[in-house]
Amino acid sequence: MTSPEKKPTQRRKRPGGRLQIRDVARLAGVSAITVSRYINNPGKVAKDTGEKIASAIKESGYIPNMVAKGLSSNRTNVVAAIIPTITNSIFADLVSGLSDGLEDNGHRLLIAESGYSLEREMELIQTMIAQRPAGLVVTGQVHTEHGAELLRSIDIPVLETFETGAEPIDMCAGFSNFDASFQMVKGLIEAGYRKIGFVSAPIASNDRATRRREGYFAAMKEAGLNVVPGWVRDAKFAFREGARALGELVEQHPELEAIFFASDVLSIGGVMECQRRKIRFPEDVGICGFDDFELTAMTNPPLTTVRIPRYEIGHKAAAMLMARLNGDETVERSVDLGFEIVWRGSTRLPPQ
Amino acid sequence: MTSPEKKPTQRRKRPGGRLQIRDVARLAGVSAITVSRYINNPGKVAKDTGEKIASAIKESGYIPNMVAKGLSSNRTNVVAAIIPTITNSIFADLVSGLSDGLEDNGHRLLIAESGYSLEREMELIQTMIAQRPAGLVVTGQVHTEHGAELLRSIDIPVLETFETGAEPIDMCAGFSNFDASFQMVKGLIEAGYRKIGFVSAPIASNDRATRRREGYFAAMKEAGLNVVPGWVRDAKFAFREGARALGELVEQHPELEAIFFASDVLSIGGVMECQRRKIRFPEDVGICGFDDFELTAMTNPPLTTVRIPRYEIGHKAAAMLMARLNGDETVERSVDLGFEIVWRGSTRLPPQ
DNA sequence: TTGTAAGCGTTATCAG
DNA sequence: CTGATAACGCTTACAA
Repeated sequence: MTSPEKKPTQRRKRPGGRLQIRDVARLAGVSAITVSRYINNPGKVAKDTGEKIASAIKESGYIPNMVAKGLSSNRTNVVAAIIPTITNSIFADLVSGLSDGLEDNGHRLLIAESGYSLEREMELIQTMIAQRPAGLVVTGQVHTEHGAELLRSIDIPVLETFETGAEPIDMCAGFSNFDASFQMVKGLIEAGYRKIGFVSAPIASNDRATRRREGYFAAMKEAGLNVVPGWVRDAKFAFREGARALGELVEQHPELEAIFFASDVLSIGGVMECQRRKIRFPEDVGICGFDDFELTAMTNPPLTTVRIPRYEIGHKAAAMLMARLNGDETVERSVDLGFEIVWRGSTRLPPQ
Repeated sequence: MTSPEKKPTQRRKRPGGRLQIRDVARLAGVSAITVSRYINNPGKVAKDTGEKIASAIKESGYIPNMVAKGLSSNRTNVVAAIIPTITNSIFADLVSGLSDGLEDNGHRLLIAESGYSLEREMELIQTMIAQRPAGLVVTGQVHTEHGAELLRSIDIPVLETFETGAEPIDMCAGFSNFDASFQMVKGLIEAGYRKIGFVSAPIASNDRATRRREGYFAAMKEAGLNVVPGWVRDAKFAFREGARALGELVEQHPELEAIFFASDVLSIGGVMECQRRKIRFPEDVGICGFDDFELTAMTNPPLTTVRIPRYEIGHKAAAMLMARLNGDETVERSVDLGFEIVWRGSTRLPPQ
C-alpha cells in the first residue's frame, strides 16, 4: 500500500521528553521563533501575541532547554569558577558573592576545586572550556604555562581573583597580598615589635601566600630588622596546623615578640593553642591574622587581622563578567578592592 | 555568471570558533563519527585508527563541545546541587564530597544557594532543570508543593541529602537528625543533666533543624523532664548568634545545667561567650554542639558534639547518582550514613 | 570496524 | 511584527 522506497532514519524517540518550544508555539498559535523571541526579549513581540505566549507557557509548564539554546546561540548562561578548595571559607565567601552576582543576571555557576595544585587547575581549565562557559573565574595570577596559554586563547572573559599585583591575562579583581602583608608587619613594627614570626600556607602553587610572605620580608627589611630563618614557616590549611605552628615557634623561638599568621584559620588555631598552653596574648606574645573571619572578633582578646573583601571580590567579578558579556568593552581590567588592617586586642597597637 | 536562483541561508560565521570534531577527523583521515566513538569509547575503534585520532587530537588541541554533545545525546555531564548556603561549612564539606565524586566520573557540578528559603529552592529547581542536568541534588526532604512536584516529574535521578527520615522523592543520603539529637540529649540526661537548654537554627524552611528540635523534645519527654519554653530558642547561622543565645540563656535561665547547640557554629559562639563572661564549662554549665567542626576539638576544654559525615554524604550522593546514570537500578534508595556522639570535656560524661 | 544521513531544540538569517 | 529555513557540533540509527 505505502511506498517503501525511502525509509528515512526514524525520528529519535525520547520517552518522557520535556515540552519543547514548538509545543508552546502550537498552543499559542504562533511559530517557534516567535516564542523564542518572546522569551528572550518580550518587547520584540506584539503585546497580545506576548500574552498568548505567556499563558501558553504557564499552562504547559514549559521549561526552556538551555543546552539547545547554548548550542544554537553559541553562548551559554554558565560561568565556571576554579578555586583551590571550597572548604576554606574565604573561597566559600568568594563563591557566594559570585553566585549572587550571577544569579541576578540569569547565569549559573559551575565550580571545581583544584586542591591548590596548578597542574590540576590546568586540567580543570580544559574540562571547563569543554562546557563552553560564558566566562571563567580562576584564583590567583599564577598558572602553569599551558594553563595560561589556554586562558589567553579562549574567546570568553577570564577573571583572575584574589590578587592584583600582576598584569591580568584578561581581567582581575582582588587586592594586593603583598601590600596587605607589608602594612600589617609595618604596623606591628610601629607598635614596637621587633622579633616577628611569620606563618602562612605553603607557598608552592599559591601566589597569594607567596606575595604575603614577600610582604613580610620586605617590611622587616625596610625597618632594618633581621629575620631568623626559623621564624618563618608554613602550615597546611587547618586550625590544627596553626596550633602546631604556634607551639613550635614558642618552643623553638621564645625570643619572638609577635607572630603573624597569614590566614585566620592558622591564627585561630594559634589562639586555641595559646589558651591550652596558658600563653597570654598580647602580654606574652602578640598574635595577628589575615582574613578577618567572624571568629577573630570573638576571641579573648579579639584578634588583630587584615580584613579582605572576599564576598565583594566575587560579586565584583560577576559584575565585570556580566558587563563584558553585555558588550561593554570599557570594563576596568584590574580592580583593586583593597584591604583594611583591623587592630584589636591581640597585639599592642601602633601609635595613634 | 552564477545562478542566483537559490540563495541558501549563509553558514553562521563564528569568528575565532574552536576546533571541531570534523577538523580532528580530517587530520586523522577518518570520519567525524569515528572520532566521536574514539573519544567516548576508545575500545570501539581499531587500534591504529585510535592512535591516529589520538595524535590528531593532541596536535590540534581539540577540546570537545559538551553543549553539542549534551543536545545530541540528550544527556549532559553536569550535576546540579541546591544548598542553603555555601558559607556554612557543613555544606562546603558536602559540596567537596560531591565534587570529588563527580569529577572522578567526568561530571561537573553546578551549584546554587537557596538561602534557606524553600520558595527560592523551588525557583532554583526550575532554573536547574533548564540546564538539563544529569542529576539533581537538594538539601533536606521538605520542599514546596510545586518544588516536590517538579522533582517528582523530572526524568533524572534526584537525591535529597542530610536527612533520611522520610520516604525519598527518588533517593536520599544522610542521617536521622531526629535520632542524632535524641541520642545527644539522652546522653546528657544519663550524664545527670536535667535542665537542658536547646538552641538551633530557625526551623522555618529547615527540616533538619526541625527534626533536631523534635529529637530534643522527645528525649526530654521520654525521661519525664519538663521543658520550660524559654529554654528553647533559635539563632541565625552565625558565631555571634550562638554567643548571644548563650548570654540570654544564662541570664534569663540561670537554672540551666546544660545547653545543647544544634550546630557547631552556635556552640563555638557559645564557648567564646563563656570565655568572655568567665563562665566555666562544664563546671558552671555543660555545653555541647552538633556537626563536629575541627575547632570543636580544640576549645578548652574541647566540645562534646555530634559528628556527622558531611563529606561522605556528598561523596555517597555522587556515587549513587553515577550508579543510576550507569543504568544500575539496584541502587539503594535511602542511605543512612549515621552519626556519632563524641563526648569530650565540655560536658559531664554519661556512665561507662 | 567504519561511514552516511538525520536529528537533538533552539536561534541566526533572511524574507515578507 | 512574524515566519520559513538552515544551522549550531555532536551522536543515534542504520547500513556497509
